[in-house]
Amino acid sequence: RLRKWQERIRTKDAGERNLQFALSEIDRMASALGVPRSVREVASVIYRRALSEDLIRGRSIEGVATSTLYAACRQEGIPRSLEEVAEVSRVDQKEIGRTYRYISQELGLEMRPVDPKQYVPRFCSDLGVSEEVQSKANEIIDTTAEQGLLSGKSPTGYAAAAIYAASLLCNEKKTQREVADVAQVTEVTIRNRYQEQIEALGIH
Amino acid sequence: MTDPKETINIENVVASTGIGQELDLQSVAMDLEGADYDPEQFPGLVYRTQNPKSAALIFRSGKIVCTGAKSTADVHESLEIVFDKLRELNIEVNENPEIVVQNIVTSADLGRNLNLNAIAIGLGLENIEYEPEQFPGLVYRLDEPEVVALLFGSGKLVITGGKKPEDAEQAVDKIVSRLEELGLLE
DNA sequence: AGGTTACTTTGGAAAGC
DNA sequence: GCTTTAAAAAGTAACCT
Repeated sequence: RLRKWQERIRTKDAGERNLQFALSEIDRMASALGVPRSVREVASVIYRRALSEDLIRGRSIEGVATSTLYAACRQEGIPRSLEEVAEVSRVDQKEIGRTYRYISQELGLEMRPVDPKQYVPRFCSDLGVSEEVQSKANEIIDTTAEQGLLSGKSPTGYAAAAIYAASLLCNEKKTQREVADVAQVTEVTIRNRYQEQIEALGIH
Repeated sequence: MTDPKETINIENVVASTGIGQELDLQSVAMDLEGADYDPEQFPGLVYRTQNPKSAALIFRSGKIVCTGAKSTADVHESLEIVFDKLRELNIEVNENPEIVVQNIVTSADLGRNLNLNAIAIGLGLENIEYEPEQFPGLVYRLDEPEVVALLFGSGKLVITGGKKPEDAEQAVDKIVSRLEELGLLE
């Protein structure tokens, strides 16, 4: 009897320690990403839900913690790309993506696709371009996305191309390389999206 | 407009069967030309047929998996070739081993571009998976038939998980009517 | 700037770790 | 869960000329 009781305490303690570890990891990664406290709170709520629904079994705590943070950033409207999240995690990008999709599906998070516009303020600030470029980029994203041009394209590349196009239109040119670096996409992707966007806008 | 059903093309058929005999893969690998066998990496021996093109995975138990065929008829043809090759090695092979189709992969074309964002919302976020940062296709799981469809912005699609060609036809019909009633086609 | 190759996703079976 | 096989879709990336 005593043994069973001790075991319960042991597993309870272990579970508690695991939860504390997960939450501290979420905190560490959130700080490294520079996201507000509200995001960490949303992430910890999702993590506790995943824990209570027993979704962590067979998966690494760190992987679930990272996925939860990725989801929280999106829910709060300040997305970080999987690549960015992977940079502050000790889990690789592929596993974060898989775990995120699993958690999202099982918890019914009903995550909406990321709007490329949500990357515009941060990318523009990193590039040091004017407010004018920013609103022009948003306008490009809205009008081209309405024409169905966004389907299947990664939001970061789409935002990067729009910002590149906007910088040209506003006479504040940033090179494809500069934009590619802040958005963490290749110049090839920017070129491809940019060509489609200006064509859809009728700018020749 | 052409019926999207007529654009359906079978791209791959996966089937399983068995010769009803245990095999010494090591010696089969020695005698069978073009056989790839690396038990450290995978327990099955890989044998590729040229006409029709396919890849057969042959196991010690005598069970065989055939993949890569473009039709169920090709699966049977390919496996007959494999059976004959084994018989040439003096291995007993049942006369008519049962061949079970396990999965059929098809492609099709709806003929118009799709707004995947709108479709994701329309079909219901809880029923789909659409993560363009990870993969450009929208994943849609159907209950009847029980298949998975990948929808792309171009209007092209991939249907997998079906066990008979009609599954893909039914799936295309259902997808077309669902998108039409949502006003997301045309 | 272009081209090629390769990787992402879906599904299923096989035997074994 | 992983390993291997094949094939499609379209996007992205790495590497080479």
